[in-house]
Order: sequence, then C-alpha cells, then structure tokens
Amino acid sequence: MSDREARTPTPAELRILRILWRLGPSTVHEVHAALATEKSVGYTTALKMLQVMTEKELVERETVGRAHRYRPVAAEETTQRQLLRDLVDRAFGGSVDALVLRALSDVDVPQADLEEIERLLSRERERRS
Amino acid sequence: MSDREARTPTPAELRILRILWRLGPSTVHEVHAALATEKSVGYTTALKMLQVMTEKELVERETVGRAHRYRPVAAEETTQRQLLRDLVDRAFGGSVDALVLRALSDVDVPQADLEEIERLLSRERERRS
DNA sequence: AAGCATATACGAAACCTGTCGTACTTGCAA
DNA sequence: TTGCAAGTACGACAGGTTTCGTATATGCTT
Repeated sequence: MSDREARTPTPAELRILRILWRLGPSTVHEVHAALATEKSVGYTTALKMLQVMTEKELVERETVGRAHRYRPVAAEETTQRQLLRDLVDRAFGGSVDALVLRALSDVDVPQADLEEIERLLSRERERRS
Repeated sequence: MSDREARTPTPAELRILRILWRLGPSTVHEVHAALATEKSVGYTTALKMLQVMTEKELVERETVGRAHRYRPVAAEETTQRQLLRDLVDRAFGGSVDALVLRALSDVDVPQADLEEIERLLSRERERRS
C-alpha cells in the first residue's frame, strides 16, 4: 500500500486538482477559498484532503514560511487521459471509439461542436499519416 | 434516501451490470459464474451485490421457482451516457468536445478507428440538419 | 418422511471517503 | 516576553462499498 499505484483521484480530490490546475501552486488558504465558492466546506477539510493527497502523491508541497504551497503532480491532460482510460475499460469494454460515439450521440452536443470536432479529427488523422 | 436518485453504479455494480447486459436476464448462479471468470469472488458476494442493487433499483428481479432472475433496469446505452455526463462534469468542465478531443488524442486509437469515427460523425451531423 | 442440494436472507467486518473538532506550533506585534 | 493570529497535525466518526460467513428456507429424490 505504500507505493506507486497512480490510482485515479476521487471526486473530492478531482475538485481540488481542478482548482490547482486553474490557479497554479496554491496554499491551503487559497484552495479553501476557491473550494468554498462552489461548495460549503470547512478549512480543515481542505487541509486534510491536501494532506491525504500528498500522502497519495497526487500533489507535492513546498514550505513557504510557516505554510505550504501545493501543486499537482500530474498535468491535467494526463489525469483526464487516465480517467478516460478507466471509464473506457469499466464501461465500454476497452473501446475508445465506442465511448466517443456515445459521447457524440448526446443530444446536448451542439451542431457547431460536431463540425469543430470533425475538423480537428481530420487534422489529427492527417498528422498521423 | 428511499427514492428516485439514479446514482451512477459503483465499479463492482458496473461489472455486474455489464454481465447482465451481455447475457440478458440471469440467475445469481449465472452471474456468479460469469463474474468468476474475470475475478475471484464468492457466491454470496454476487448474491449480496444483486440484493443491494435491487434495493437501489439498478436491477429488477422475477421469481423463478425457488430462485430469482435479475435484469438491469436501465439500458446499457443510458448508463454509458450517464457515466459520460458525470465524467464530463467532473473532469472536463462540462465540455463534451473537450472530452472527445482528449479521448481521440489517445495514441492507442488506431488510424482506422479515426476514419470510422469521422464517417459516423458526418452522418450524425447530417442527420441533425 | 428424511435428508441433501440449492437457494436466499441477514449481519458484520474491513476498507475507503469526506468531514470536522481539537490540539499543537510558530512567528510577530505590542 | 507574552500572547494572538495563522498555520499544521492528528484522531475520530459517519456513511458507503465490497466481501463473506452463517443461518434459514425449500424442493426433489429415495
């Protein structure tokens, strides 16, 4: 249990990571302030989360005076990929395109986005040729 | 707590749902047999899961002699959409296309799949015009 | 009718997540 | 130098998930 596993972050952990990706390295105070705008939560809760996340190596911290400044260990992109991989495996039998197709068939996706994705997709496809 | 919430299934629940979607309505015995091929787990564990899932209304059951036959309440497609919606909200700031783009940039997606998706995408786009 | 095989029901333990209260530390201002 | 403000550390608990052991019910075979 003490080692390298790179488990996917829990929902509460992800909420904090998103704040750190947005704000950059931040103190508990700053994280708590940002968190409190979307969800009522105590200061020590934010602190404890960050401590646990440090333990799990989801974040690193640097000492600044008497306080700590936290930063995410993984880039947002990396974590998003990991979460997608996880979902693809758990719910789509490992097929990325089954997931993509399902996502695109969502009625909420605006027409304009479909066109945009189509453009990016063909660019991506060509990049690989 | 007694009512309509439609929470997303937990990982273990999803494993069972996938079996039911694949096999159709099944007994505990059948679910356990299928489950055991991918993961070593006791019979009563499968039974208990199904009981809890019935409680949560993730599955329904019908009595067949002394046994029960279980079926998923929601279609696979519906659950996949729900899980995607959840991930989009938690990790992609609500943007479906951010998720799709990230999924497609995965190096594991074969070239042929990109082409396939492109085809389906343009069909979907036209369907909506 | 007895007894075995096959079911379900139920309770509880181990673990994880998320929340917070309380105790402790430390730097700085008066 | 004393004490307050601003921090961290730690323990604990409530709730949920996952696992399984044990108890109980029931139908079939002889």
